[in-house]
Amino acid sequence: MDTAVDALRSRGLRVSAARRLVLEALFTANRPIPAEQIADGLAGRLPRSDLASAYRNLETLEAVGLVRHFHVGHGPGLYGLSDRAEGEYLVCDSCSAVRAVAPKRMDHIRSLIKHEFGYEASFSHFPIIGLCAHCAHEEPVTPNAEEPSAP
Amino acid sequence: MDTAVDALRSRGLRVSAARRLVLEALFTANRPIPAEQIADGLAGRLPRSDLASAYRNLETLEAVGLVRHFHVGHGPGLYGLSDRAEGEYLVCDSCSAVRAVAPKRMDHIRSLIKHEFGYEASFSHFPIIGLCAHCAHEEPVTPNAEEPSAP
DNA sequence: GTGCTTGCAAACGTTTTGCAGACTC
DNA sequence: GAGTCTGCAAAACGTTTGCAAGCAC
Repeated sequence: MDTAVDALRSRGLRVSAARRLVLEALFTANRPIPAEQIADGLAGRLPRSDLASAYRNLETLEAVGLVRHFHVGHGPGLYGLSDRAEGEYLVCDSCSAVRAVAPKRMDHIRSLIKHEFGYEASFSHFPIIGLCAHCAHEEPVTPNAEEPSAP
Repeated sequence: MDTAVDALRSRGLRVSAARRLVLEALFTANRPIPAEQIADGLAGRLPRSDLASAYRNLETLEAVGLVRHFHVGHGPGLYGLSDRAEGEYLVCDSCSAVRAVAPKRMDHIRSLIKHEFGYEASFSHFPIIGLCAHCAHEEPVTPNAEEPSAP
């Protein structure tokens, strides 16, 4: 937290209450969260703040390198502290679970894509989407346009 | 086109002018396009139609299996005929070029992801994002927060 | 005191929804 | 004629922007 504040000041950026709150929310949540949760003050655990300001501050903090965000399918973007964000993501299409992995662990896959298609792939802003091990078991590939006993 | 119309009728769905127009636009464009281009009548090449209806019809046609759509970064979803859509996509983060590839060609990558992370990955709805071979050359990884001579 | 930052409100682009009237079967 | 589908308008959603007042420096 102090490090983050220093990083701001060293760039000539001001350390306002709203900005501090964004950082606190990200520290407290300890996992990527949408901007709206920050403005909501993590459902009451922190003071509320303005959503537009949250977005503006997230953008600023991202420019400074303190924050990163990525996108999960539809739904809002998820923001996290860059020192805790593990680099690249896999998201389950069914249960929405987000799994972060170190870029290293993706190197093999990335280089395969590079060889096959000439693409320099990155899964840090738009993750790999698929079914996690658990949901791949649960969902029997939808056999016949039948819905599997909905609640 | 006739096949598509038959597919609709066989499901008890009506073949309206608006619905026909969506199909024609997709046939004519011959590549994935946003709903707005369909409503625009491909910039004058076809009669215009209502955007909300275009979305509704795309949804219907997708449910029937005639149409598929996927997402490119931010920006609107892209819709195409499923018999022409090649299966999976790679999109360039820089020039936005969309490259379609047969699912087969992705099998190797998919199985690697399966082994590494237990995820059943799919790139047919949320493509692989990265830099295409061309743009990977152009962009020298942004050396020092210097902008490369903008126009 | 300067001017970056805030909070509010209003706009944005994409997509969805409500509804009376039109059209397909 | 019954019921699906249309077109228009309005709303929903996440995000951005304009602006006067407020605050960090």
